[in-house]
Amino acid sequence: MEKGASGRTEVNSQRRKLILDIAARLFAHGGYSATTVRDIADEAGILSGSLYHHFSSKEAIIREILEDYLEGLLANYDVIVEENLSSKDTLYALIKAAFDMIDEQPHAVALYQNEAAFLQTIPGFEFLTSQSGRIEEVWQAQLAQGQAEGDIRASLDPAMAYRFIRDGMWSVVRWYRQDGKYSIDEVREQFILLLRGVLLNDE
Amino acid sequence: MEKGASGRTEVNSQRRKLILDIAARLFAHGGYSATTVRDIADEAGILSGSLYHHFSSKEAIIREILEDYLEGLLANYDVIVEENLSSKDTLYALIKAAFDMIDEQPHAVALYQNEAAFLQTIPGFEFLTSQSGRIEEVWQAQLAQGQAEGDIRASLDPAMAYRFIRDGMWSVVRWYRQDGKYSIDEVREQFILLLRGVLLNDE
Amino acid sequence: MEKGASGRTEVNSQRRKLILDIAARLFAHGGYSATTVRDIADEAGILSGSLYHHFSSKEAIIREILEDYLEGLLANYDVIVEENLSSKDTLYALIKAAFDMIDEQPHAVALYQNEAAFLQTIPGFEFLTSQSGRIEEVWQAQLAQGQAEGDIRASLDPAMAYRFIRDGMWSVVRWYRQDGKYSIDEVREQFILLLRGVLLNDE
Amino acid sequence: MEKGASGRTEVNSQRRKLILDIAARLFAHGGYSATTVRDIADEAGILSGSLYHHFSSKEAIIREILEDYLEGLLANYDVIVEENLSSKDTLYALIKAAFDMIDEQPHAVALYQNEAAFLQTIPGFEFLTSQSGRIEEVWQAQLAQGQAEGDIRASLDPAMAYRFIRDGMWSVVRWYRQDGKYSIDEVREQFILLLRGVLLNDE
DNA sequence: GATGAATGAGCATTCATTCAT
DNA sequence: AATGAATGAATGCTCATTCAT
Repeated sequence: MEKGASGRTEVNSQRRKLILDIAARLFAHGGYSATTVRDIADEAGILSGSLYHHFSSKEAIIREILEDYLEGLLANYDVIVEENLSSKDTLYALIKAAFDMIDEQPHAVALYQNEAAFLQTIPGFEFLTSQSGRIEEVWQAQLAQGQAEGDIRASLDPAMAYRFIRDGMWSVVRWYRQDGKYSIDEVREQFILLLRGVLLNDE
Repeated sequence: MEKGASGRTEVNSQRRKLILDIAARLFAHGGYSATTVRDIADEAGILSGSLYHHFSSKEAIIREILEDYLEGLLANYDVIVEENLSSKDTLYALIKAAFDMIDEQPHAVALYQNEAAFLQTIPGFEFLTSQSGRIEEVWQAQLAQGQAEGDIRASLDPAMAYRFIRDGMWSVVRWYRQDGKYSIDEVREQFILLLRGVLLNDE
Repeated sequence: MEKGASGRTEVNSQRRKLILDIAARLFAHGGYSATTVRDIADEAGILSGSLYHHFSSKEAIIREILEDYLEGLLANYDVIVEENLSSKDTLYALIKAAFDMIDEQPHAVALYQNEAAFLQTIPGFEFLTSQSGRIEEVWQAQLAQGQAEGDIRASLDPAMAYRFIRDGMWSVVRWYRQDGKYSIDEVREQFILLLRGVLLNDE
Repeated sequence: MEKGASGRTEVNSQRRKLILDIAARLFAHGGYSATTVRDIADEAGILSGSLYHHFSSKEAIIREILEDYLEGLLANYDVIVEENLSSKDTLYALIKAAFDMIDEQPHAVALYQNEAAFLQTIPGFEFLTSQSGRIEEVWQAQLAQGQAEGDIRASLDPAMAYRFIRDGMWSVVRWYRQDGKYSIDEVREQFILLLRGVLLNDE
């Protein structure tokens, strides 16, 4: 009888979740602009107008996808940071969290990579700017501490290093596929290897 | 063939070039799908219908931008490779060529980064696949040779290493701006520093 | 028939009445076409689909509002006419009945003023034509008798005079508000003063 | 070659005028809300999307109709007032101007009567409030002066008298038709007769 | 080369209505 | 009586493209 116990809300939220999943996939593959609400509705097996029973607009759909994604990512980050590991181990954990996201929510990750810059300028999407700022703060704090602890090359500019690492890492979503030949852990290990240096005997 | 006779065509090709520049900028900033031919025509100071005197379609515009871009990039790569430097020096030169592109043709670079994956699937854009394949071959050949020569960490998977490097490097276009605080050379130097290793004392 | 037995129906009819009141107000303010069934349902605190337990369609709602309104107005008129007063006193009484309607049922009056002409052409709204015809007959009979009795200017065309009076009078609903500075009786007195002549010394 | 001499702009403005005329008629008959841009386009013999070559929105169409109407009416009023006739003759002239409008532009008049109250609240339609204010000022000035000169019944409240006259007069558009049995001059004469008093021997 | 008018397909969204629960 | 999900048709509007002038 209660909301929690009743199947009604469950069904409702399952429907919403289904639509969000479909939309994330289509937005990620074809782009937000080029994907129509009919595309989404067709895959959900309903008419396009019926989408509006669940979401107030096409924008509201992508907003919810990105909000959920960033919220989840930052929650993972917060857990990691609260463990108070060394900066190096924290960085390893942050990297693992990112690769796990790529593995588990590739569409949301790709969507964020592709559309965030554009959406950031639109009213109602300010959270993209503030959340990406929080993410950057977490990383840069660890990079700076790593430099202090002697684990991170001191001559690196932390701001630029963060951007290089961030873009190289998250871009994995563009080519990593479950059906590919590498597991996500193998890819992550290669990435960490790369952070230990590509060019040798050169300093 | 002479100046007088070719004047008309010169003007014509100047107009074309102007439109291509405007389109590259607008496509890069707002996305190909979300940018209208009217947006382009407005900035060019003509009506949207008049664009069709210069280009057969909106697709033809982006195709020409990307063809020119990839052709130019590969031409630069060919010059570099033909110099027969050591693999390490060749890689440095390839990196420099890329950063110079980012500096000089940021819109085309950004456009390629953002839209190539989607456009690749469209008839008429097969050149994207073939040219990006050629680019990858150039890099992988040098990475493999670098491993043979002992300049590149042998435990790296060349295919993955290439992707990490490629994505981290070209993504610079997303945040590098002439009005930023770093010169393109400073950014490139930081990038090379990163390739020499972020994480230390760890092997 | 008893309170206990009729409770359900009472509640039912109270609900109906509430919905009719809300609908009349919204239709009067925003127009029938521009008011949605959801607007009505929202104010009634139910979902739009639930309206269809009380009314078979949006049209049925406005039909019932207008039927009730015209029925009530004509009932008042019938009482007045049956009193067999002089034509002048009958006209005064008809005018008072109209102004009281404006005071007590402003939304229904406004709705009838604004939408009747359009709705009259729609199947199912023939009663608008027949009832407005009956209203006109009542007035014109009194105007004609007033001319016979010498109380009404003989040179007036009764058909046109009726229309002028009708429109000037009922349009009061557009600007009369309880929060205005005039009472309904003051407005009515001014209207009667006007019927005694605006322009003087002129015949 | 000049704009004025060229047929291009003429044709353009003829098209616009045709669309405005059609829209005024349809809006007046079916209501602004219930009339679709497809209805208008159909009568103009073009597709609905082509309307947007001439007008930026459906709202822009009704706005232009009403702006033109009020501008024309006030221009007529200004000419009349500048003649400096007696207040009584000025009022006669204002009345004639109104009836001529009803005769010549019945759709615009009806549109204004039916929709102005609603549109007034919408951004971009503030001119309705300001222009109707100017109209009221013209009338009230003459009514007040008429009272001072002894031509208008002194016991009338000028504000209310104006509203009664205005509504009775402009509502003529609802029943006057060229194909009716009265000429516009006959209707006007009856209206003036009414202003000289309906009820007689009664003061 | 460019204009201005138009096309035709499509888009996000709205809305009255239905119906199983 | 009411809900919540869905329908299906329509709505205002956009956009790439065409073409006579």
